[in-house]
Amino acid sequence: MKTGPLKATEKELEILQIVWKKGATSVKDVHEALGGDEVNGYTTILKLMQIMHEKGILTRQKSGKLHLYKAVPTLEKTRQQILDKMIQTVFQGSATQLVLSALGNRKSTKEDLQEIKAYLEKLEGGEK
Amino acid sequence: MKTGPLKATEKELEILQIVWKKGATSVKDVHEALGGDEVNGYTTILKLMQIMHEKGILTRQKSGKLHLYKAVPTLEKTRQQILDKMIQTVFQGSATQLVLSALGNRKSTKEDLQEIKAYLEKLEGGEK
DNA sequence: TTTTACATACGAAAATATTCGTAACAAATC
DNA sequence: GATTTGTTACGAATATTTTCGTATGTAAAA
Repeated sequence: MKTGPLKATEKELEILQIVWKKGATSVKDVHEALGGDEVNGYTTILKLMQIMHEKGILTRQKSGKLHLYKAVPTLEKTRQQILDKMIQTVFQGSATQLVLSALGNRKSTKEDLQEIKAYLEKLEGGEK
Repeated sequence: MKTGPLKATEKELEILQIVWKKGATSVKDVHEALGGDEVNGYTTILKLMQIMHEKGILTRQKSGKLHLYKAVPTLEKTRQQILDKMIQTVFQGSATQLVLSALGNRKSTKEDLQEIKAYLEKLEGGEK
């Protein structure tokens, strides 16, 4: 059996994003945050969150008559996982390529650039 | 009708990667590069490439009895597109967050860091 | 020309992901 | 306790992606 690290689908990722932002969340919250009925039916989101619960992506806890959901995978872990995959499949294994590509064709503020530079220097410093 | 910029599926991306690397490619090449029959049936790859051709992701040209396929979307365009999406869905809209995350938890060589730094400085210089 | 080898075309099955209608439940209000 | 309101549960329909069996085409070898 191949378990793997809880791979979330596209839609599940959207939901996760809300759950991460809000902490413990109800289906209603997520549904609204995602744009309400204009965008998705309520039961669609509900079903998705139930499935995510089955898969172990979300835990939940009864609070009165509703359920409050929490994310199991952390934002950081998930980011790493997705980055890894993308680096493999479109950046031929090079994180540096990804970074350069992310910086190019995109307007970063002077502050952003400074922040990145500071981080780089920290990395260089802490090197063997 | 919603056309959109030729969104490739997961498997299609794997194929694109090979096609980008090799230039004009036959189904056979891709099939082999992807691990041969151990991993995918020949007709599976063939079908996928035919579908990609229908979608306009690949062009093709008869060469003797086989077809040689070329990628329509460029590597760079596709990278940008995927980065944009990921930045939206997991990095709350911040390219900087993505960059920091890509640099962290990953071993970059001193050269990589230098390269990125040089690029940063170039960006800073060319700013309005 | 017949056979063989290599390719493509087609159609459908299988696997996955997404959507939603309807029923059931529970608590608050009447 | 009946009704209303908000919520979850369930099952099925739909859509999308992936896989592959089988038929067909085509050129080279026998």
